[in-house]
Amino acid sequence: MPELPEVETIRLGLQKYLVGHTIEEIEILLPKMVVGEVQRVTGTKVKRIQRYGKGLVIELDNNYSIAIHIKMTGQFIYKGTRVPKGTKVSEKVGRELPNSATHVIFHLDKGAILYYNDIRQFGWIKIVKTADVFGLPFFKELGPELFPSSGQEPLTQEQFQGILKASKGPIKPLLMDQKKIGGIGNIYANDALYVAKIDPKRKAHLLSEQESEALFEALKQVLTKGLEVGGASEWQYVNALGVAGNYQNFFQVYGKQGKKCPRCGEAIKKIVMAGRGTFYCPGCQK
DNA sequence: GACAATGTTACAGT
DNA sequence: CACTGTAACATTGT
Repeated sequence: MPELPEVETIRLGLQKYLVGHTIEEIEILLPKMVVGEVQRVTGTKVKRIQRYGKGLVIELDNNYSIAIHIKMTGQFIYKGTRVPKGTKVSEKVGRELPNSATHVIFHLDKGAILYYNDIRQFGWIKIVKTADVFGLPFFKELGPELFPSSGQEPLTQEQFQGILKASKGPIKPLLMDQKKIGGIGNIYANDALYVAKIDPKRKAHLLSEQESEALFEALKQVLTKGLEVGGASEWQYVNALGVAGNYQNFFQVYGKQGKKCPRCGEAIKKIVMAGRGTFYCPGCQK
């Protein structure tokens, strides 16, 4: 999944296909994936799907919610009669469902099924009272985001500048810090810094007002593109119908080490920052 | 076999 | 206490 556009794409799919269904039974094949009051799910109807940063919340009609983080390799795949004819499931899902990566199966009314697959098993599913979702550490500490989908106030340019000014460390890890700004991960952080022509190693508080403004706009630009094309499916990500996204075809610098920068011709460089692959053009990112 | 992979999170150190 | 960096989580693919 993984970053805001991917999770939002899943949310839109679940909002369209899952809402209104009754969860008749939750079948848990890998017990550690699901924690909380599991028995509360049985017999409830799905009310709506919310997204907070990279987290998803399936709200049920009994004041309980299913809070989810799919981390790197989680997939939600919906199978039901309402799925449009001709929908092509990506090979990233694997031919048959359930398969070895399937850890939770939601049995729905009308014979529909929702599968949760997660190859690396890093994701989590927590059953809690809807009122307690924001007591969960991930949601409680989540910073504001550029494209909130569930009623939150969007991050403003002024707030963004304030966050940069308050941070002495390098700009790139800051963009990915979910406690400061929600929803941005490695792909979009790399690409936005390229679009804004800012070196990822620059100290956040030393960026000029113009640079911080350019970066804010660049983030909006790359996230909008990601949303428009249904997210990036470089790895395991697929939407709620099992269909891959296309942002990987629009990567600016992510995964392009050694390739020529389309802007200045210099070779894209790969370094490691805060343990993550970092891609930038030494020629035009200053 | 070594290494890296969209993300948190716990822990050690400063 | 606040901040920073590293390892860990588990699996697959190169």
